[in-house]
Amino acid sequence: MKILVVDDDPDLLALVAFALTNAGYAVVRAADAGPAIAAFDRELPNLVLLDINLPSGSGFDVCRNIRDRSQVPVMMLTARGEEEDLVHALELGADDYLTKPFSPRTLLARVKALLRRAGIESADTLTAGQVSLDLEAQTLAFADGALLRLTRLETRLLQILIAQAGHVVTTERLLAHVWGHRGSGDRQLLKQLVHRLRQKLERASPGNDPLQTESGVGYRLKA
Amino acid sequence: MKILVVDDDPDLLALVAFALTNAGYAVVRAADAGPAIAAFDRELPNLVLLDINLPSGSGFDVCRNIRDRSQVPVMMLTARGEEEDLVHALELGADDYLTKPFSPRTLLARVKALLRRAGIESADTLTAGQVSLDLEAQTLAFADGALLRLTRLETRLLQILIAQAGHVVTTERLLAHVWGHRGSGDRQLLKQLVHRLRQKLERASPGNDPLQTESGVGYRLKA
DNA sequence: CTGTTCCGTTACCGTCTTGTCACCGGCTCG
DNA sequence: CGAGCCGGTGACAAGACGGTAACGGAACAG
Repeated sequence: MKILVVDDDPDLLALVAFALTNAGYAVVRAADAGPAIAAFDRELPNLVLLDINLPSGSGFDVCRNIRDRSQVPVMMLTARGEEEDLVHALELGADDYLTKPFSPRTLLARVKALLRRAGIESADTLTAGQVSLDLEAQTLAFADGALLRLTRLETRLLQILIAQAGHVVTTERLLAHVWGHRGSGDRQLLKQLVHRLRQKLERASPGNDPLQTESGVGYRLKA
Repeated sequence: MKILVVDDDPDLLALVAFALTNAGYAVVRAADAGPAIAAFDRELPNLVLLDINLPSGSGFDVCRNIRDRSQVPVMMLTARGEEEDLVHALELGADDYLTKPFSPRTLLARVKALLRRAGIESADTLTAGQVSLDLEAQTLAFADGALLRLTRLETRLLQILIAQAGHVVTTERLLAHVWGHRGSGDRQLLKQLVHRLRQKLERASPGNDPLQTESGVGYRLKA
């Protein structure tokens, strides 16, 4: 279970990260809006803890940005007396909020509650259609029982495609998620990765390519 | 491993006790707050399963009372729709919760997870498949009666592998568990440890390597 | 002191993964 | 029609990774 924590206060960041790590969550940190978006695309966390006040821009932008592309639960962190901001955040799609200061126990309780509400029990497996991806074992299980071993990059590629099953995923987002760099024109890498993955899938279940090319846009996984 | 179960519903108590006993735990029962405290002091269980709603007083009091004098892991049992109580309980120091109704399998999984998290899994012996590990004696017993002396590191390695038998354990987790997270680059240590352990196992029971390599991920113990 | 055990370290090898280049065919647009 | 972009495919090589062997220091027993 991976949680992205966005806050510009290093002390708070450290405290929250410590509490969450202790509770068994994997924590990804970001201190500002830009890095937060980048980290989100790269890591695809299961939950986002988002401070409203950020150095550049505001948490609102980050929240809207994330909500545009994912249903991931978002919990806003607010200082006391920012109730109006709070309403705004909830309108933007935030799922819950927490008022500073808060105790680690409160944080954990709310995080757990939110995860449960979102129906996320296990981050280890993603399922879409006939395939089920085990992130930890790096394997892909087919409905007919076949099991396919994947490489690290193949796993990351399928992770985002399955998470967005049925919807097109932009070349940009794929590059950002799999390799971590944005913008640079490394499309050849993606071509090769898709090619190799298709070969593997073809061998495992012939005549049934679930990877659909959306020319000029990106790729899509058949739902 | 002793578990104290506190619930005023005799049926649920019987069910839970049956499931836990079957799984090899010793079970102590209590049906109300007073007896629960008494039983706790008398038996000093390794874990407490605690219903929030009790006839006299509430589970909160019992939880606080126990937490005042012990670090023992406490799991709360709640009925659906008691989320607020839940937060309260977690703030009081409960470590986990379970919403009724739950299946015995769920219960066991959560109990095991909680014990593991609390580091109490050191129940002296761990068993998986044909092998049984004695943590204190640092020995590994095979089903056919063979006994193998292990080194400290080998014991720690097998400890986590047996605890997760059948599931992949990441290289990272293995390094963290065996060596205590010294940097992250020390994979050669793990290679050597696995190699040496395999040699030992091969000598003890030839042609039957229970350590499976999951390339690019980690290792797995055959279940 | 001497031998043994444990284990960290370096080195080498074969295999798998992945980045890179080169080429092909289809499509679009001037 | 031809240039240019895009996606697909094959081939190659660097590098990562796992397995194995060997060396040597540290701790310890006799």
